[in-house]
Amino acid sequence: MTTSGRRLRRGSLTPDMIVTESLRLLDSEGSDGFSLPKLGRALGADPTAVYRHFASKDDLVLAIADRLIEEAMAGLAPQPCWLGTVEQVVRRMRATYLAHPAAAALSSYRTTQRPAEMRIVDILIGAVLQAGFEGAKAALVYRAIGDFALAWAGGEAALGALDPALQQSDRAAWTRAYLAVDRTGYPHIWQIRDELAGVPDDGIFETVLAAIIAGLRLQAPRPCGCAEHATATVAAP
Amino acid sequence: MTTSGRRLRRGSLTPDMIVTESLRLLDSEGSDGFSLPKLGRALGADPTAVYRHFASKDDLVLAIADRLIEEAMAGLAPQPCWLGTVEQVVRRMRATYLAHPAAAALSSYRTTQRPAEMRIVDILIGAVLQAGFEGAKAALVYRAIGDFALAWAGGEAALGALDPALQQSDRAAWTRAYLAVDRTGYPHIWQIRDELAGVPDDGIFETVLAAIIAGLRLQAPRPCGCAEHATATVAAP
DNA sequence: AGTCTTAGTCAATAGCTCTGACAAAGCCTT
DNA sequence: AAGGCTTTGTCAGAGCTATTGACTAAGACT
Repeated sequence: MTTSGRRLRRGSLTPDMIVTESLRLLDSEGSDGFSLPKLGRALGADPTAVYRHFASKDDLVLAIADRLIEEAMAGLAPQPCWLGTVEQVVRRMRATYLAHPAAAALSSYRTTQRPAEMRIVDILIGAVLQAGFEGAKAALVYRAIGDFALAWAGGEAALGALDPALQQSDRAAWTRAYLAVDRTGYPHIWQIRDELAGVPDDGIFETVLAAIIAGLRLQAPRPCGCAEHATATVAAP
Repeated sequence: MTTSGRRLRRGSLTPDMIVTESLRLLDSEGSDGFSLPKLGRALGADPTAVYRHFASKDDLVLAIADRLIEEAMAGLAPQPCWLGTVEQVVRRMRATYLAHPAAAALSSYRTTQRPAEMRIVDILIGAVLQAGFEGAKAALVYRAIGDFALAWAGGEAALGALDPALQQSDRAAWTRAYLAVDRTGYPHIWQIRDELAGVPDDGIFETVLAAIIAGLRLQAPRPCGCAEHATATVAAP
């Protein structure tokens, strides 16, 4: 903020402030606008000032990762139905990563082992145990859910973090490529070429999530009995 | 290969060779070992020689992305059962990305619109249509499957592309964190703390894939009748 | 043979991460 | 209150990066 002036006073920079400003920078300028020199200048300090608080850029990225997890998990509470808990965790993760795509793209595949991360792990495992999974099977199902949430949210964030111009041209190219597709070479694409361009991201996500939820429910020793999730299991007459 | 010597002869570099050498470099040295200067030197040429064949690094990355898709799709053929086709596509994608993690991490979220990509899209849509989905719903389900394959394979690749030392310490830290977890603070983690460290990556993937396959089958107007996938749908007596 | 395009080379710019030396700010002790 | 110590902000710089423009020679074409 304060652009030039003299030397900053001693307590001027704190790790918390630096992480906050990093997020602000990443949100407004994208991944390219995020470098330690730029960050220092944005804080009104020397380009190398951040190194007094974080040993390396990677260190800072880890702190950013933890901030994102904290943001995603603020106020998270287990639901009565374990599938509801799973849905909530995955949706929150996605929402946070979509809100900070550049930051998420940088940090989504890092683990921090800080309290926020531990707490969400505990909540997810709680849901899995509630479903009746036990021991190694419970561990496996937890990892499946957690890794899916991370992979999906991270993937969408990575897309959203691309240069907007490039994103635009990518989308446009798909539309063009679909509509002009050769009927004999790609008959199936041709068949739904008009529908392909307009598929909404939220719908895609909900489709995958619904499929996974339904699949988990089938496998669970104690599937939930709530009305919302019961519809999926259709039994033969 | 040829380290120094004089000026290279005229046809010495081709886009194909450059992509091949890029993959080799990425596989052996990781993302950090991949820069255009290094690539040029690895080819026995000038550090800037690659710019005669690719307009930018991004251009080269797109070519690498296409090479990966080609590799993943070599010999791919639709299966009799549409769920089998879906499984095959997702598994191949993952296998290729795991074999080239650094290259995949660079390129997995880019689309190339080249024939290899179009062909796999057509095959997936064919499977979705075979399942009885139509119009906008077919487009939605195709996107769900395709995006999932990309997100998952890309995510695992991104993890695998991290500095191996860092990967190791990450895994070790989790093991330690799990085993030493506070029983009252994180009761669910505590309950399966011994199982958590040993969950195999392949198992996690197969669990998620199985859940999605089962969920898709439930939604499909024409679920497959083959023995392999029938087990999931348990009807009431 | 002579011309033209172009692939490979070279030099240079601007930016990056990160390091080591330096200086001032504020704490702590006496 | 004075002196000393640690810390934190600053500065200069090494070595890397992507990319550009000028130069040069190799080979295709007339």
